[in-house]
Amino acid sequence: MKTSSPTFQPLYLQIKGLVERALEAGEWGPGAAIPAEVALAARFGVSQGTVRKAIGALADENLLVRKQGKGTFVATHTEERASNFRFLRVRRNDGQTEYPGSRLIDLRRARAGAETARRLGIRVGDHVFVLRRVLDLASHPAVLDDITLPAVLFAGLTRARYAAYPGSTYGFFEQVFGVRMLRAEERLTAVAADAVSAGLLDVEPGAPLLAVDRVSFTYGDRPVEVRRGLCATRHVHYWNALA
Amino acid sequence: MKTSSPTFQPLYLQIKGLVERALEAGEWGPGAAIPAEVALAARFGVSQGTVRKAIGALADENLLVRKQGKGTFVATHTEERASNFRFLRVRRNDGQTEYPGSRLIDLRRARAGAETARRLGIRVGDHVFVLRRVLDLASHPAVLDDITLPAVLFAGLTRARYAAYPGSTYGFFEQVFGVRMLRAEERLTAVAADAVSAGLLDVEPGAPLLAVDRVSFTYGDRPVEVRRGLCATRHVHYWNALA
DNA sequence: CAGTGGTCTAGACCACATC
DNA sequence: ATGTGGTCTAGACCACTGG
Repeated sequence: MKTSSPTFQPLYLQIKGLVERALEAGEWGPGAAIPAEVALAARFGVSQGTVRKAIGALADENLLVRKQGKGTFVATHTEERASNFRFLRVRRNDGQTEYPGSRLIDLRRARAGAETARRLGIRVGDHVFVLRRVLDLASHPAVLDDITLPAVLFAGLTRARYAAYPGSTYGFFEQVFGVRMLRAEERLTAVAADAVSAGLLDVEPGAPLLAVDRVSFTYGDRPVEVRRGLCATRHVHYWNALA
Repeated sequence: MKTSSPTFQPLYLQIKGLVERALEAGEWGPGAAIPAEVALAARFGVSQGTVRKAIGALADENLLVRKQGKGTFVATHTEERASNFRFLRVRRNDGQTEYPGSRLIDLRRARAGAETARRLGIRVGDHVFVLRRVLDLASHPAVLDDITLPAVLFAGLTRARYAAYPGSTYGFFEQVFGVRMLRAEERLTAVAADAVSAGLLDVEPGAPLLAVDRVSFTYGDRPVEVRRGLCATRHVHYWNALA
């Protein structure tokens, strides 16, 4: 079953698209096992090898996780304790691996300004949630996050529900609101601490801070989170690998 | 030709290792084409599919570059004009793609201190080169780089030769000294500009700067460059993708 | 045209996890 | 023992490049 045309697209990419759509439609929930390769091959009428390539591509994009002998599973932000460092680039300088504690400072409804609306792909004036929190690492306040979310996707978000959730924030979003963060883009700059940030991060006003501006995307590359993190880099740093 | 053992290693990984060693030995120079897959398959006594997997893994690590219809080539830092942004994460805020101009400030021989020696895997007191330069972007000084190199690997490095080379620094290292940078690790922090940095970057002393500490690795994960970049993030930022 | 990498298949077998 | 993903093979054919 081949399709030849001027705009050639390999069969395995078509299969990949089908699996991707099934994932987006929620055919298999986060953490669940998808059907075995042979089963998918039968379902799509292609060979196992072709399904393998499609699944491999999705695994490379961290949408799926393969586990030899067990199956292939829908990636999840919960129980990702190990690979969760994927979206957490702030590490302790002493090399110890520690998950930051999170203190919720504020959560309020607001309306999107021009810049936020543009980055989130919503209209100016649309409702958003703005969540402010402080992450603690190495017994010090390390990051002040301001997280902006389109209200329509996070209906029912409250301080209590946020505080009650035990896992990571993205695990919370995924499990409670069905919003899966798949990738993100960040811009880093250096800024001077203002009075409020300085107070929350326990530094002097004017102290240099690492500003991390993030936009996170879900299926279809739709932006669903805008976040600014201000990081006091005394006991921590932002880690990156260039491969 | 299979090898089964308690410490199981797939055949394609063994082939990958063999190709990697051939690359390190310089059997095919940077930019050159390696033998066709069928030829390599014959040489190693395996099927083409196994060679493909090995080469694919090396291509994923950016050691090789595949070009359909043409062949597979040894990756190079010269003529990498497009993918060279791999090691250049500082971008203009206005989105324009521009290659920074480079001004050599100083180049001198020195001896490795404890910290440098540790990070470069050399002995304290070993000779190193310390190269200071300023990168200009958007018509402003953007980055002040201090690059430390083990002298033994870069024998003959002079201001004149550095200045005379037209391409990227890593292209220079690769072409002139045969040192190929394959990957790098970076730690980012925010610092306050001292008098010298402020002068060179045209900012006020005490202004917040983005400090980028990089260690670059060549074959065998041997560290061969330590660099600190101080970045004034007025018209530029550090870009990163979390996938 | 010939040569290259890229796709797809069918089948055999291996390693791992679970029952 | 069974089912899963992982490896390996052999061969056919497709898409791209360049002479």
